Order: sequence, then structure tokens, then C-alpha cells
Amino acid sequence: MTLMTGIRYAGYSRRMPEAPAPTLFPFIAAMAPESRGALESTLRRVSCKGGTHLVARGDEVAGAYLVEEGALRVYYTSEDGREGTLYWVEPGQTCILALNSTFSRLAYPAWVESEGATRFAIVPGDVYRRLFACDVAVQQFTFGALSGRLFELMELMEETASHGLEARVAAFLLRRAKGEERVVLTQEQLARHLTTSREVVSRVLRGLSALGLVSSGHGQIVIMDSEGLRRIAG
Amino acid sequence: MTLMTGIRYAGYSRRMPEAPAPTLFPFIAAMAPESRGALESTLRRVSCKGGTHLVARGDEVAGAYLVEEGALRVYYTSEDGREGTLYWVEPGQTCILALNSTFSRLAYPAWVESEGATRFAIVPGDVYRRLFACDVAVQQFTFGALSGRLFELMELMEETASHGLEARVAAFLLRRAKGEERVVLTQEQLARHLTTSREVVSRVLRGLSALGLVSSGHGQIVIMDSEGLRRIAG
DNA sequence: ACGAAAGCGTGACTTTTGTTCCAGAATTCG
DNA sequence: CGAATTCTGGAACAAAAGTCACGCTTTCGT
Repeated sequence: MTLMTGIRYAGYSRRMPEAPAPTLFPFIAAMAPESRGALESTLRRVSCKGGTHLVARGDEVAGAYLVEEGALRVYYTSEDGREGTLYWVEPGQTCILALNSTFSRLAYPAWVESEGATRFAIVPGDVYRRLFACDVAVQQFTFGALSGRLFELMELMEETASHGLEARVAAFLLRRAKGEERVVLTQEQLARHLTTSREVVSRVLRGLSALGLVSSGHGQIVIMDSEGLRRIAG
Repeated sequence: MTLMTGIRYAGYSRRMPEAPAPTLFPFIAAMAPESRGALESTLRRVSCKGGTHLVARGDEVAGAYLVEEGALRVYYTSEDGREGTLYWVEPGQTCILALNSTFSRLAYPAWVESEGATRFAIVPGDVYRRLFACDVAVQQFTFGALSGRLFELMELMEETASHGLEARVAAFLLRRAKGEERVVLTQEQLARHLTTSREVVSRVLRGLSALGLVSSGHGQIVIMDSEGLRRIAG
């Protein structure tokens, strides 16, 4: 289980001072001009390829992460190597726990890595805090981000506690597919997302295959009956 | 499984216009005078006895709940009656999900009941939102509350996913005892907190008893070796 | 005091999930 | 192409958790 590479923050590109696209982050357009200026002049652009470890548990975090492309995966691990995904930060979203640490100066309680080639902007913590204090648009954005994560986490808790693995796999596949029929994912990765082992995932997928709901190939799973999956997901 | 009584909001007392004690909610003392006036003139005091159902999943929530005495328990349930506690809102804290709904106008995703005789103040949603927009003290308080809950929930996720039931029971007892040696709780209640069944809790407690770590009586559990418990909690 | 209700103990059994181990298929790369 | 790597299939077994059934003890209410 290779949890960390020696190289952290690999693949950084040089600084690019433009603000993130307003279509992704409408709150930036809504900011007061001088606030926006402060934000644009201090943010740092980062690009990295998939699987780059960005934050380790216990790290102090540089600031707010605004994702523009790709995704950040936020996950936990335990000593014995068990692992589970808490949520993804997708384009237009911010890594709220980073933001969190930014305010409370607490150490970050989870791990973050990029999933696929990812581009994001970092707003330094103290800058963000100042903007938050005076700019309503930033407040709204921040609050919404926190709200969303809390709701997601609550649902995750309930789902993992109340449903068996088969249902959780089904639900995961549906969410992940987002309407597409193909989910590109190995059984090993799927297992890590759901805090279980590869063999168990294999067994579950076999079951779902036998029901004609999915068809699982190499590094991908094809959804054949999303309605049936939904039924199993409950 | 009696999840809801017909009577909701039972035991309300009449309105009392004083603000909550500043020792409990220092942010109120730090507010601008006119903000504080708005808060004090609109808040509503509520008292209820233990086990009162205050919010059901899907409810729209009246506003921010500031707990002064007792505790609110926030929990989830599933169709088949499984139940689990997400967190408690204790004196000086606020029910952040209520606050959440207050801003996003989303329906509340969990259940809330009082645990023991409880007194709290409700600040109407629109009032709170206005105060949040202009008062730094309110912003800080709000943000801190959200942060704290997020961290707690993340830890809860990790704990439930990575540790077996024995460890979780041990951890729960330690947290709940808060230094005291007696935890007043039936096995049935304990089971509900941890999303399991009474029989399983009984089995686990028997094991811990055999190790000399606890001694369980009627409606209470006595911690005999908190160091040993901590070892098991991991 | 006495019956009802609430709480607990416990064994037997089922189901679910995790582990171990091996073998075959697909993919990549020199 | 052929070897190495990655990914998958699947059996057999172990462990953990959930369920069922039942009887006992303590507490409560009248």
C-alpha cells in the first residue's frame, strides 16, 4: 500500500495571475472590485497529474483550494491500511477542509490527492480570511461550500451504516457514472473508495453481473440496467 | 420502535427576551450593539424535557438553535429502524444543520431530539442571516461551528469504518464519561447510538467486563479501567 | 406487595464481510 | 513477440456482526 510518494506537490506549473473562470466561480465576479483585486493578485495556480499527494493528515494547509479542472479526492486512512473516500472536490468547488484549517488553524484531518490531471488555484489563508470578513459574496460561497459538505457527509454516514456493501457499490457506481454508462475504475480502486477489499468487490460485482445489472471488464464497469441498480441501491 | 410521538415541540415555555448567557456564547457580547439588539429582541426561548422530538428529517427549520442547557442529539435513521447518532449539540454550541437549512433553505437531513431536560434559544433564520452578513463576531461563531462539526463527522466516519464494534464501544464510553466513571445509559440506547442491536452490545460489554475494564449494571456502566479502555479504543 | 414493564444474559444460528491463496486473462513494455 | 505487470475470477475458510428465542432480574406503578 503506497500511501505517499516522496515527491509532494510534484508537477507545479509557474504562476499565472488570472482569476479562475467566472463561470466556474460566480462569486468572484460578484465580489467588490478591490476585494477581487486582492484575490487575483495573491492566488497561485497549480497543475498536477493524477495521483499526486497534495495534503497529508496533520499538514497545515496553505489556504483555500479552488478547483478548476479534474478533481481532488479527500479520504481517510487508518493504521492497518484501510482507506475510504470522504468526498470529491470538483470544478467550481473548494476544498472546504483546507479552508477550515485556514480559519481555525487546526491541522488537516484527512488526506488529499488529485484524481486525474487537475488544475486549481490556491488563495492564501490570511487573504481569504480578510476577504471573508468583508465581502458578502465570499461569505455566501464559503457558507454554501461548508453546508454542502456537511450534508454530503451526513448522507455518507447514513449510507455506510444502513446499507450493505452491494447497495453501496450500486449507489457508488450510479453516482460516479453521472448518466454515462461506463465507469472507468479498477476493482482495487473501487474497494479503496468503499473501505473494503478487492476480493469482496469482485464478489459483489459478480453478483450484480449475474443479475444483468452491470458488466465488468478490465479497468472499467459498464452499467447495463441503471434502473435495476437504483433498486438495489435503495 | 417509537420514532416519533404525535406531539412535537411539547413543553414550550413562554417567551423570555433575555439573551443567552455571555459566558456560554461569548460571540454575543462581541457583537455590535445594534446587532445584539436585533438578536435579543427576536429570539425565542424553548424548554423541553428529555426525549422530545424537535426536528424530523425533511422539516424546514425555524432558525439557529443556541443550546444553553442539556443537549440536542442529532441522528439518522433508515427505513428498517437502524439508527445512529451523528453528534450532540451541547451548551454553548449551535445546531449547525439547522443553521445550514437556514441559509440554503434545504430540508434538514436528520432528526433532532432533546437528551435530558434542555433549554435553548431560537434565532429566526432571516434575522440570523442578516446578522451573519454584517457582524464579524457572528461570522466567526458560525464558521467555527461548521468547522467543528465537519471535523467531528470526518472522525466519526473514520472511526466507524476502521474500528470494530468493541473499539467503538470503548471509545464511546470514554467520550461519554468525560472523566466521570459512571455512564448512565441502557444497553438499548448504547446500541442505537452505535447503529447496532442490544444483544450485540450486551455481548461486547460482557467481553469488556471479563477483562475487568467496565462493570455494567442496570441503566448504567461503570468504567473501572479507563486506561485499558483507551488501549482497546485504539 | 404484586403484577407489569423495562432491562439484561446468553446460547444457537445465519448472514455478511474479510482473508488467503491460486490461477487465468488482459495490457504494457522492452 | 514474449516477459512482466496489472487486473480479474473464484474457492475455501475465518471472523465479525446481526438475529432469534427465551428466561431471568430489577424497577416502577398502583
